[in-house]
Amino acid sequence: MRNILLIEDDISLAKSLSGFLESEGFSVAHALGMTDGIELFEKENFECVLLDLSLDDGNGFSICSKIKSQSDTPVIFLTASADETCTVMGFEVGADDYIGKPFRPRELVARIKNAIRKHASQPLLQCSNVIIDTSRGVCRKNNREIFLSALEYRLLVLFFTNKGILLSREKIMDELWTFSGEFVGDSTLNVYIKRLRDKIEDDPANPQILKTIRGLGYKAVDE
Amino acid sequence: MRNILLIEDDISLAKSLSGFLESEGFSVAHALGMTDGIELFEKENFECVLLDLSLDDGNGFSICSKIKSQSDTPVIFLTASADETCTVMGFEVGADDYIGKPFRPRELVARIKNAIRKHASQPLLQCSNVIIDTSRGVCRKNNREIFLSALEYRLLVLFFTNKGILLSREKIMDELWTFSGEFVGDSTLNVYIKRLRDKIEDDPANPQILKTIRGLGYKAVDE
DNA sequence: TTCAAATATTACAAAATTGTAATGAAAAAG
DNA sequence: CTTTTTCATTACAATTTTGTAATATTTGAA
Repeated sequence: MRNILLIEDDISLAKSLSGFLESEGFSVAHALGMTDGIELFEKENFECVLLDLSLDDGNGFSICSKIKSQSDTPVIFLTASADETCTVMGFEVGADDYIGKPFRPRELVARIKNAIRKHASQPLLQCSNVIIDTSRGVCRKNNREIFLSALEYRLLVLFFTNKGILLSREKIMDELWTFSGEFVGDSTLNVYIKRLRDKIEDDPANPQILKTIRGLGYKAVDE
Repeated sequence: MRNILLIEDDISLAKSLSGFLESEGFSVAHALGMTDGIELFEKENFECVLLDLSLDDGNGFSICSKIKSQSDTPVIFLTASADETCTVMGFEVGADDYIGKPFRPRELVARIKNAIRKHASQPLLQCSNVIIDTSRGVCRKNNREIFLSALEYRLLVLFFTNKGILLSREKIMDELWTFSGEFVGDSTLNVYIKRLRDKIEDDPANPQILKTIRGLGYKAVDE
């Protein structure tokens, strides 16, 4: 998870970038050129592709087209040639973002997360044996429907669209309880988590899906 | 359409930007500050918001949060202070992109189009001024959230995914009330239609969205 | 270990949802 | 025009949801 494909022919740059991204919690696969890149892309599942524009054996534009023609995985150009024409061209071949050197590390991470988050909104959300069919507004566990209240549903959708990502209590409260101007006590969330677990977990006392990250928040994990 | 909201307190910059964007086929509404901006945003439907970071009567971050809390309209920061912390902060409050000065016009257009395109491909169901964001499980009317109960939500999703198509009472009942093995009386549907109309129609007595096709069923129409 | 903080669990009242039945109103058929 | 059918509207009780507070448990730190 948080699996990223980096296609970059400058080895030392690739090394330092990988190192940094891994320290930020991503796992990075590195390809040196177009051929490797496509091959890797088709073999594994990535949440985002970072793409250098100029490669020895092809250019970034064509890789991007190819990737976009077969999937929706976000593609971010990451390149020295940040001139305007290239940037426009990048977006034209379907890029999700285009970042010129010098990279500012925290910004880079913010943009990667942004791209991944945007991409996450798909019609079927799955986590272990629980599936939300957002095109019907229905939740199923082992193909058996479970009835969730409006807020329970929204909470679970929030978790599943951010599968594997830690959500702070504050962020969750913000997402769920801003519709009415009213403020809602902090303990409410504990109770909602409990109610969701009772409905979706095999053993609610030992949650395998909705994990508590003590002091930080919660996250949904797949197995 | 291609309607853009520009929130910028530098009048001369705003003028030249508007002019340029209009020459590119956008139609631009301009607000000078936070108050104006929010007001305009809630009144009209925009495809994208361009936001200056520093305003006289508030800062861009809080506007962005506010906008994002009530809709998914893309927000792009457009600002002189392109330092990294601000950029990261921008993404944290939900921005879709962050562009530092100097703006390169064609890149700006490319990024705006990119944001609009990404947004358009999101799982949004729309009918007239009512939008269901299935990726959040939320329904909005004129950008203001309306709370639907679990079954109301599912009924409306059913209608919106079949926009323009007639749904027989029988089909609707089958779709909605099969989760529990129980049977539900026929008049129940009348009541649910009424409740939905009360929530989503401008004039519930003269429904413009949920139409009755006497003897056959109902359908959702887009004016 | 002991303590404090964070989270889990339980129980409860207010509010909202849900389904039904009764009554009204509108449209089509005779 | 009258009747019949269909849908709209209202009112109502049973149930569920919702948020809170009180209590228990767990966790990590001292």
